[in-house]
Amino acid sequence: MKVKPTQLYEARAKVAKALAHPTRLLLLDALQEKEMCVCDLTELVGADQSTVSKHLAVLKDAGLIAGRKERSMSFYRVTCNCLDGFFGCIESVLKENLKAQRAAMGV
Amino acid sequence: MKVKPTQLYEARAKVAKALAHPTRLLLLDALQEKEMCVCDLTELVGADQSTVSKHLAVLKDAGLIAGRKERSMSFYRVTCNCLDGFFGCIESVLKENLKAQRAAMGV
DNA sequence: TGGCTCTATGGCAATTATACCATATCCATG
DNA sequence: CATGGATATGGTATAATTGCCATAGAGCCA
Repeated sequence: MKVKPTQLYEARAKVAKALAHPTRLLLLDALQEKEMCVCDLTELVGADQSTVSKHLAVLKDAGLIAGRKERSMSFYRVTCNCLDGFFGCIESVLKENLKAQRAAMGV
Repeated sequence: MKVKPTQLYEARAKVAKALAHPTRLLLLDALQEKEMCVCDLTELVGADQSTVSKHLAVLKDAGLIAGRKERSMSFYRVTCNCLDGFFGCIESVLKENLKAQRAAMGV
């Protein structure tokens, strides 16, 4: 087969890594609905504010969200319109896993 | 907003984590084309056989691939048909990042 | 200005992930 | 049965991730 350069897989993996944490998935879920500030997101997540801030930095660095400052607050929003494709795939896998699990339990 | 249970995000994150490594992305890419044995995948990846075997175990545990034994060899194949959605999203993000990067360089 | 809120970052400890080596297991074959 | 190939797994050292604390900086208001 045609081997693609390692660099491409590393770039892809970086984005995938940003998506590979429950807190960040929760953040994306919330931000998909509307732009939110760090204070609200911190309350939503229920972790330290610095922790949330770092998670947001990871998402931003991956290019999944963008930030905007207003007054003394920072607002974040989702920048890509393809998250449905991502979440759809994940959900599909989880559903298949459940099905397989039930089948393995003996119908 | 309606808060979804932590457990759901953890389940999603587990699948996403399985996708968050360059070697595993390469493996999926190869397996999307056709079923392959560990020996061929090991050669393709260029890492230790045990390393590849463990990566395959991660993918299998996440429900992304399935294995089949034939003679003394193991063959793996992709079990979900939704990877295009996942890869499509990743590629879309990377493309947007490049565009933004170019724009930031000053057109 | 002083104090307060909001956010980002450095530091650090604990956990988790990764890669290789060695080795056990399974299977085919001489 | 002994040998060798293919694969999976335990062990271990190293690297990366994560979360919280402390703190710095920016903006707002009395």
